Amino acid sequence: MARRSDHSRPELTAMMVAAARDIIVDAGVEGLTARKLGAAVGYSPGSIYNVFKNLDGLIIQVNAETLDRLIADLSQVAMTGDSDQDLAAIVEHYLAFEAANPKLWSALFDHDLKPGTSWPDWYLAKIAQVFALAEAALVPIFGTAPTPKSRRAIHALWAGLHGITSLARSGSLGSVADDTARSLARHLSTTYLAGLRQAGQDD
Amino acid sequence: MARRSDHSRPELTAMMVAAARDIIVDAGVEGLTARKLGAAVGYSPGSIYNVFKNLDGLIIQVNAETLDRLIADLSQVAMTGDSDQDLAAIVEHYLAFEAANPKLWSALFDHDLKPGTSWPDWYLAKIAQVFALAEAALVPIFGTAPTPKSRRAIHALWAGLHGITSLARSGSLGSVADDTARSLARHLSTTYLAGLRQAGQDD
DNA sequence: AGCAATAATTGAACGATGTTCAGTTTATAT
DNA sequence: ATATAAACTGAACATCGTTCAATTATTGCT
Repeated sequence: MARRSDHSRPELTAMMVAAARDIIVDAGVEGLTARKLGAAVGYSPGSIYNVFKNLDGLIIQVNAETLDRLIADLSQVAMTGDSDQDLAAIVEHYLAFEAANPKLWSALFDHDLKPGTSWPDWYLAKIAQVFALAEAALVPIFGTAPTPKSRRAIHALWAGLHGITSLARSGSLGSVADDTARSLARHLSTTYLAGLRQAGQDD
Repeated sequence: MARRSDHSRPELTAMMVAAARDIIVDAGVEGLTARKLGAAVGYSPGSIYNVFKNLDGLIIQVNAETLDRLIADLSQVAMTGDSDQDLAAIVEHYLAFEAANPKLWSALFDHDLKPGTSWPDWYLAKIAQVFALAEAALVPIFGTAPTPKSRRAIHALWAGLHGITSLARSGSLGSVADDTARSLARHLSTTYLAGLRQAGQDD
């Protein structure tokens, strides 16, 4: 039996999140089970529920960690002021991060919470932070501050990339090779950006 | 006990697909269980496995039915030759169909097969047919036959719409109301189309 | 018509799952 | 030391998909 003082509460939380991340990385979010996680940290399955409300609570923490890494990654993109170049850089980072972390990415975007629960505010704030970083690439077009239009543009673009990688992963686009998905993503972003510029002239 | 001659094999297949559809419509694909389906058609759970390899095989049939309805729906879109108008019509049908069949739509695009199995060819052919119908709207831009470029354009656009509705449904875009998702989809398609036209001048 | 062969159907069983909670063990405070 | 509180366990519950020996119904043959 694991003794009470083996690990403090925060230590135990960290251990569980780390173990859950490792399990998700190599078995996907559907491979994360209470019994497997318990074994991984040397505790009984029941103990997980002393620390987290349920497995979804744990997945939220893993996702938060992933979002933090994504934010750190996107923060390294130095904006040049050329929106073509900057947006392309954002897209490349998006694609590279997704390719490097496929299972964590699925947990982030393909995993639905059980009905009745929803993502906490601090979690949505992290997502907003991701959008804010990407939005920086559009400053040359929409001006410096985040505007409703630049927010809409980033949402549209982000969702577009998500749709491409998501459909490619599930195979529903037919036979879309990994490489095809990447070039499709590049095509969508550049074409959308071209359209944005043109629309800017009418508005 | 259901008697052997109560229903022919094809009848039984049809009954099960219909019952599965009904269950998915009001409980989602995760609400479809072998025992519930058995009860709905008056057979034991085990009998399902005489007709289908497993529940995924059943879901594939339900999805095929949904795709047929989608194809029928998109077939009704009369092309005018104005790509703005025609593409907008396709997008509206996409959005309307998705809004009218949320659970079936989820089964179509959010449900992953268990690893090792993949969508059968005739199923992918139906998806290709959907794309072909949408592609008709781009004839004024790319010319009459389906070209590699028009295929790419439709894939990008379709995936983009998918990403928007999918993220909106899961709540990962933050607080995106249903209406916001629809206007976002319209924005993406018109802007992307504008970009396509501009790119056509360079190429 | 009767009987053997075949096909359809059942339902118990297996190994999982998430989650709960009474009972036990350990640490802390008095 | 002793009482109180906290941590931890693991069996139990209700589910799940899937399998398969046993049972029943139909068909084909003589």
